[in-house]
Amino acid sequence: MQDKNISKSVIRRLPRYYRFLGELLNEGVEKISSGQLAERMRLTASQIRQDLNCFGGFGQMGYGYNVAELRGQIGAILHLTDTRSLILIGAGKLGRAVAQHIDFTRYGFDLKGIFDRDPALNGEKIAGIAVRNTETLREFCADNAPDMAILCIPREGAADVVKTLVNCGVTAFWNFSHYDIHADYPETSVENVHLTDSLMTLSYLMEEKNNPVTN
Amino acid sequence: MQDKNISKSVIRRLPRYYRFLGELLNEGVEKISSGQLAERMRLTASQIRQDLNCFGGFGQMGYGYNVAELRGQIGAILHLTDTRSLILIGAGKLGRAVAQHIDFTRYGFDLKGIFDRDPALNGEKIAGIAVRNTETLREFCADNAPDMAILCIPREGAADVVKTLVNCGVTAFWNFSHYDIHADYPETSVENVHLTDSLMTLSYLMEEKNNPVTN
DNA sequence: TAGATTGTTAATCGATTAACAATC
DNA sequence: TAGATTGTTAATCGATTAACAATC
Repeated sequence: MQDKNISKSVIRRLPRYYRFLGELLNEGVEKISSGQLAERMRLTASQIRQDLNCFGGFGQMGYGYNVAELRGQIGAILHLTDTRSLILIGAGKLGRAVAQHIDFTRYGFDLKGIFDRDPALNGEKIAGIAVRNTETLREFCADNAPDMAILCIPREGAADVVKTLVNCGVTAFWNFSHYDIHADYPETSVENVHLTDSLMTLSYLMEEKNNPVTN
Repeated sequence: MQDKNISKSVIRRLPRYYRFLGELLNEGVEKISSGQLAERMRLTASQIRQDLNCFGGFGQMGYGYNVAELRGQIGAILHLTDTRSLILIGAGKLGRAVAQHIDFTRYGFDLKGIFDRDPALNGEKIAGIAVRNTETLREFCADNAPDMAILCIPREGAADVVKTLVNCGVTAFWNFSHYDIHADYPETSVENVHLTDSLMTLSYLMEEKNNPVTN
């Protein structure tokens, strides 16, 4: 479906298009032009047309884009329709929040297992799933072949866990840890979520806005 | 301290520099050259020198950078040394996780209050702080003048809350909601964290890696 | 001094925006 | 047909990389 070299910048905008089109759909909007969508998303019409044309001509000249169809196309590009199985490593505060807060099924994911190395948590149910000991990870993967793992563990334990997972065929990581997976396993797909980096960025931005530079 | 127009790209790399320099410091490394740091962070030496020189000449020709000093400088640029007061809106799963998981004091933040509109939660203690009703927000802000708010509420309630907060003088938002604060209040500082966008991006990346294009 | 490495300018690369012919 | 809006090429802008003189 998609063409050769889609830039990272374009890919990062796709989920946003998907969200906005979902909203438009909810509002009962049937068609939209790149200009109207641009105004709503605060982008340029040019950029929207460029982005979409990386994947195909979804519009109709003189008319615009059909909201439902375009949303469907972007959903397909993001593979939200396929089902991928998922495991979570780390049942601490963050792991719990992710397991309970994210609507995985909505995006085609199926959370199959939760692991923690603290034996005290074994058997506890989180989001309807009993926590297993991390020691049983290899065995579980052999049986269930999960596609993807969410890493909600401290940096220290991460290297070992990722090694096991990669050996078991896990190729994609939603990484909340500070371990740099991509450095050690460049063939994997990694999406890093560094919450504290984001907080530090905000710290900078706030100061910059409130006390603009004086030199 | 900093110069005129620092690009967003540079700012977003600062927390990462800060983290890596912290690690080096822990390892007892005293000095580092842009080349060595580049290898470790998987950047180019050129980019590191360009980035740092946006803020000043922190290095010494022929020697490199003093790790402790450079880290201190970047910490100062990010204003991690100042104390800013903070409130959290929304004590659901995500809000809880953020309150309990993030080490605010480490980055100079002081979590002063937690609010939720569900009366059932009022008085419950999260991270040592009793949850207040969102109705008391205006009053609390008048008394405590928080600098910054964390938004962990659904999109629907967000516009009202933000309106109140902006009126009360809150200028910075760590926004986990899908409400577009910046669109309505362009003068505020906003750092959006859209976890589901990140998950969708991973969904795309995984497919791209595993089934590279065939046309 | 000689070697190393910075700070900074110039060259390249990529991403965004503008323009417009194609066409519904 | 006339008006609107796309798809796509060309122009601009910004960010990254390369090069090198300055200097510790």
